[in-house]
Amino acid sequence: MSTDLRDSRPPLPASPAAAAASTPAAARVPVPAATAELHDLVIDWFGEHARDLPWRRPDAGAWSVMVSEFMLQQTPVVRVLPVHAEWLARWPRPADLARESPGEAVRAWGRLGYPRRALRLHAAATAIAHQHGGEVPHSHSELLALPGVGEYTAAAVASFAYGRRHIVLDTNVRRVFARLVTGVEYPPNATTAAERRTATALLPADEGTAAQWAAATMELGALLCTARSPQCGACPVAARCAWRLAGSPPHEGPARRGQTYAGTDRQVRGRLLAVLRASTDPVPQAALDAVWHEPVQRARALDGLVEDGLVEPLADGVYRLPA
DNA sequence: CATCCGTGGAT
DNA sequence: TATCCAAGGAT
Repeated sequence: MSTDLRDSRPPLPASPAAAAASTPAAARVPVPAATAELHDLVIDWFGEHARDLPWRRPDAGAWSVMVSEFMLQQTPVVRVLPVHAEWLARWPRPADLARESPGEAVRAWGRLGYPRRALRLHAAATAIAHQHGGEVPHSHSELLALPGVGEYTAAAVASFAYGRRHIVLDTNVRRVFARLVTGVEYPPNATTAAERRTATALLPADEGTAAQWAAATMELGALLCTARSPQCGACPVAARCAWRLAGSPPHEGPARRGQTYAGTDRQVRGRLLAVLRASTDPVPQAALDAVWHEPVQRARALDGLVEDGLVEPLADGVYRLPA
């Protein structure tokens, strides 16, 4: 919203030159002002164009936010929407999920992918129910201690659910900063210390503004500053985007290798688990054998699922989702 | 730090 | 058809 006009925030966004040069007052003054403008531009844009997502509505609690964050880890919004609604209706509070078997969480996960997330979310709900009085923790460190919650998710829940001030570095925000600040098309493969410094430098001092900034930059990356075809014409900060000002140079260096999927253990695991999800009764070995012809890989995949706790072997070659 | 872990839509 | 990519985390 309105930005505090006093420049009480830390200096420096971009220009390494400006930062390096031990410039006296004159060169430092414009920076915080420009940063405050940046906040306003992106946050105002967000106010106009933000999607009306269930976990963003005023009545959405921290649990709704947390469930959405788990589901959105590497899965697009459109596929998350219906499953998220089912989960919140069925398990309105963490304790409700905690009372279920892990297998039911895996089943209700459906085809969102990476089903270990369902297991971890169930484990997180159990920890919340038993160790946090049933309430999703507020602090970043407590969130981080939950299974399936890493640096990003802890910051996202603290920021989106509780309005706390954190750098929130997901793939969208990292891409926005790579372009806007660093002037390159894509961020590094893994989050770097330099990215954290950039995000910290740009983080609004005011807590509420910081939370809006986090959501707004993420939305900007999701809707306009996309990986494939950025819509710079509609971008509120295109005029000061370092990448654009540099002529939108293409990504340098090796293309990030896409993970081939066909024929991998992941595909086999997916098929095996699909059979188990579809059946409320334990499944005989023969039904699992039918999904993949190669016996060695098939056995390895099944062993992996058991190892991960996604599948429970019963006696005499029968399997089911974990009770 | 590199790999592994699902799934499906868009280009 | 092949590749890319989507609100990452754990090891």
